[in-house]
Amino acid sequence: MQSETANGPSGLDRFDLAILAILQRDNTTPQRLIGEQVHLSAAAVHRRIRRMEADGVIAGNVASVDPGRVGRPLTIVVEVHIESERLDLLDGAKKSFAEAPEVQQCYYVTGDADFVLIVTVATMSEYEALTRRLFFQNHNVKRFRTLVVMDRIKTSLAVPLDAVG
Amino acid sequence: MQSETANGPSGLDRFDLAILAILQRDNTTPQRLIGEQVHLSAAAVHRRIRRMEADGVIAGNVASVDPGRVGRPLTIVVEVHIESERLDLLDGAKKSFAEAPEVQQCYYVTGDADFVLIVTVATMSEYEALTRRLFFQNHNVKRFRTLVVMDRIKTSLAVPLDAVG
DNA sequence: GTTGAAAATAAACATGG
DNA sequence: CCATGTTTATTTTCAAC
Repeated sequence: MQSETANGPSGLDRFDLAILAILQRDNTTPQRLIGEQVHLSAAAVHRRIRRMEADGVIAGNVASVDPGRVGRPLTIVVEVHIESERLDLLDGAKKSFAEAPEVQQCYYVTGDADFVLIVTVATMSEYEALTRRLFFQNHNVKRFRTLVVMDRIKTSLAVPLDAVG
Repeated sequence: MQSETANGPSGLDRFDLAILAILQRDNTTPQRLIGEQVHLSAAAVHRRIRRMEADGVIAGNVASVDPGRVGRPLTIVVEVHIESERLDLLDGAKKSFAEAPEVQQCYYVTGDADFVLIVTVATMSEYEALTRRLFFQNHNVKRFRTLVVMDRIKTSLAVPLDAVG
């Protein structure tokens, strides 16, 4: 028999998960309303949120801005293939990708490709300039494949919170 | 000569952009502090934020949760190739991808591939189950390529706000 | 931009598991 | 001892001017 609020391996009980589910949708929800929904006092909700922030479960609290509305209508997915997986070269590439503001997201992946980047730019020529900086200038980049996004069907950071082990 | 706060095509002046830059990093920043940084009163900041929310420039306010800390240590990039671009079939695929909670992000792209998905799962067998549901079950999916993420180098929704046309 | 009321956040305290 | 709820203080949000 398992207690109703038993902690999973992550140290989160079902109250924490319920709170997270709400904050992932709207982190401006007052603690009082969250409390009503999860059946805790506002103070308890407050303490749990602070703890999860301190623990890094909540990595940040951010406004999500529509790129198209701030002059960056183009989203591009880039698959980058590198020559050598030498650690120093790899780290150099990671660093240069991470530092580029046009690069929203960067993943180092197994399989065919080596990196997958999600890039936001104003124009194709801005993208071209970015490729020069990030790829042509880096001799460790063997090739890259450009996938222009026609439709951003789903763009969120939300993580499913049901069925947490 | 252009006024210092001239609106770009998006209707945002440099104050709005400065506010957005802050909110993209931390949307819990008090309006009073934002005001100090951008040299506006807290009330002016408040009104601008509300307007940008109403206009959809700010699409949402969310807590960013670390997937690894809530039982989903695996991130996977999936490239999906479809058979037919018939509109009804395409829409069906889009809908099924968007509705799956494991799918954080879904992009419809030009070029070689047709869709790029960013998926978060607890285990490989959960991913396998997802592929059965989303890909094998959908006869319009020709093939898909799985890229397992080894390192999430950068994962944000932040949009660069300098040099806005 | 300033002021003032309403509301939310955050701390302090006492209590039960 | 840790987490909860209640109370109190502080800070922030938000509307009016």
